Amino acid sequence: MPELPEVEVTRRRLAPLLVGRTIASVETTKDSYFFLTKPPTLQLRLVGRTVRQLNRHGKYLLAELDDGDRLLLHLGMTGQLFSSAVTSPRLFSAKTRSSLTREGPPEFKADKHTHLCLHFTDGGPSVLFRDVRKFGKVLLLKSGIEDRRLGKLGVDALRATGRALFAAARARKVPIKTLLLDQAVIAGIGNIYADEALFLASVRPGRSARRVTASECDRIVAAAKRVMKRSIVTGGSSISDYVSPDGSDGGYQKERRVYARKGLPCLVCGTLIRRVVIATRSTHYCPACQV
DNA sequence: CTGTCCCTGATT
DNA sequence: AATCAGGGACAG
Repeated sequence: MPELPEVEVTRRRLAPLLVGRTIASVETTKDSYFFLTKPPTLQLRLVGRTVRQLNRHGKYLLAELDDGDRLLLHLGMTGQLFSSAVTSPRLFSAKTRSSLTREGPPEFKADKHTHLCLHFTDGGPSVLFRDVRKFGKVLLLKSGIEDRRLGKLGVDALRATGRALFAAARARKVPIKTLLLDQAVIAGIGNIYADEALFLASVRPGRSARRVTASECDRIVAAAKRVMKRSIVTGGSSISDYVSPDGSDGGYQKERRVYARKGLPCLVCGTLIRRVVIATRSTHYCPACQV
């Protein structure tokens, strides 16, 4: 489940593969709502373009092109962006691994879930966007055009402050976890890291946001940053669907303290971790440590 | 603000 | 065969 750390790891690994290279051709699967920009338009506008840089805001990736257009990429739930030249095939799932070439250096052969392939004029590795469930998005933004979904985003989680969270929390009576997941407040936090941050801050996910104090907001944001930075360093979390661009899975899943640990003892006090549903998302917390 | 839906694969 | 997973847009 790609959240900010997974998207940032993807950005770092993909940037050297994109920046400075010129797109020679574009291959896509058939049109679907995955393509906010239709495949023929993508072909028309991408071919011949050189990528200037690859940026990230929250869970969005933005490739800036030499004509000022920007290619917006969102991984959704199951999106994977990676090089066709796979360096660690053993870490792909068995099924995905079957799409690797047999002879020579491992290369990923586009399967039916590979919706976008960017090939480059230098003949080097291609960039592939694979997404089994198609919750991901591809959108080409014309130069100077702003996008509503980007405009709505709050401050990136790595730059967020407790003060900003507190300001939003005072006006809302939703559960604090719902607020953490609201990309318009803080961009980049998803279900896993929301649970982890609230655990580290000792705040129950279901508590009304307006009953969370300023110092608790400080703790929550600090914890969210800490846990996400740590996750970036270890290569991103990997529950089941996330694959780094080099084909490896992430290391952070070993570090989860509450997420998907229902019924297991709290690592701090031994109380059994509880699972509830908040904002239609599975939510995990320690009933003793978190108040 | 909450509920529904998009989609497919794994699990029950 | 039914249920679950959930990011985010949208309807109500």
